[in-house]
Amino acid sequence: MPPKVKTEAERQQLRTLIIDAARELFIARGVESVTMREVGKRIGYSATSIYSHFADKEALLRAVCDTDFLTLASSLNGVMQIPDPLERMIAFGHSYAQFALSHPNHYRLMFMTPHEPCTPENSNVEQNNAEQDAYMQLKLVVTAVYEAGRFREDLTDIDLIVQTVWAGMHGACSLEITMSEDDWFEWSDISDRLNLMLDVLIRGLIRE
Amino acid sequence: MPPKVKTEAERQQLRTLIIDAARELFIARGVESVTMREVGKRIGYSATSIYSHFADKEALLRAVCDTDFLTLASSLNGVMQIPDPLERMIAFGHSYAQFALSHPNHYRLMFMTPHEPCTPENSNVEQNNAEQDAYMQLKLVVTAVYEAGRFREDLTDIDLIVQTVWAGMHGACSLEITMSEDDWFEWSDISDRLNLMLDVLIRGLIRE
DNA sequence: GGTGTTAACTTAACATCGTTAACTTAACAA
DNA sequence: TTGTTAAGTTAACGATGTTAAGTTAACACC
Repeated sequence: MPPKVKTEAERQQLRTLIIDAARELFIARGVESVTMREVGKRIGYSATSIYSHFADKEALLRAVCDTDFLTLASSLNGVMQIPDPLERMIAFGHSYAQFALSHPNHYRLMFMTPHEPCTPENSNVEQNNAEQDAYMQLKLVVTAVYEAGRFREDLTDIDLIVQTVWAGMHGACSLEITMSEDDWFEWSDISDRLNLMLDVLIRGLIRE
Repeated sequence: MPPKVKTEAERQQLRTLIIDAARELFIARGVESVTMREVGKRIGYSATSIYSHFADKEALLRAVCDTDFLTLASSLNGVMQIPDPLERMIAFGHSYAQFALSHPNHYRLMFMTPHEPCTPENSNVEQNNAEQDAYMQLKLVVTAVYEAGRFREDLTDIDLIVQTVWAGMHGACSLEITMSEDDWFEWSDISDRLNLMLDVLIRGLIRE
């Protein structure tokens, strides 16, 4: 049953097998309630064998998130083709929300759970590479709107605008994810909320 | 050492002693890394004695959050006195953010951590009581602006407006709480971000 | 072609956690 | 005095993340 020397490629393959299994379980039931033993079982190995690929559960989680950032970026790549900058920004918002709400546990891991900051050392995503880094993508979109002269004249700090747009969409998405089942609040339809948020952001940022 | 029959008042007192100890520890180091044994030790009891006041750790967490909702509501009570509705709404946003950012772990428990929904059975906060329920407070503020005829004519759903304002502020605060130490992003100053968010919300929602 | 050496695993074991069960003790009621 | 019970305790259970200590097969080398 046991060992056979593996090539680097085979090791990589097993690594991504572990990541994929972990992601499926994490997404389905949340990180906290998934055990290393389960992840191992899922791929037909013992739990401890995971530790030869990842230092601990946190490192496995980071690796899962890391590939998910790539997924998010690639799911946003499509809208980057839209010619009109403002339309592109709106479509970007919708795509972002669609990703968040169709992968809520995913999104929680990526943007709502505190963990070690992303650094070049622990992440495979190339920062500032527009094909991989969703923040960079949004920055490009916002810059295009800026260069088309569509923002209010008093708004000149691109990062500040980017972070405001992001915060607005993130607020709508994350509130939906954590609170939508709490009947304390009389929730309006989520798509109405997303639409109004985008609408308010545009109106609040755009000239005239 | 052990027992002496306690009055209901004494039981209540011990209950809030537990809650206060738990909150201090939760806030300082996060819920997950605080053990029931620690909470017990803090108040000079064994861990198991907590279980005669709370069904489990989750119930204790709920009780902590519950009293914190009251704290939030009372810290917002001041701004409810401001006469001009629009000014009141802006001040409300600032107060909300101040609470969130000066009690980040607190805020995480209340609005960013998934747990059982609030219900009249598990919460002492009186829903729709404007002195206790912060959501109701914001709803009152938004209603006042609405009745002063300051919102865009096409905006007639009060809850939808409330939820958009909340989402905007929540997005700015929660992003700051989880991400501010991640240098992946070139963060603008948090007060600039909060100001612009409020500014954008107002401009996007208000008539003209 | 035996003989290390090592890669790739496994099983056992540990410490810690939330939680429950079983006990202990003091106060009160009869 | 003698139950009965409230208010605690300690002991113990089953999970969990993780580490230590094997085990086994493939290769390198004489």
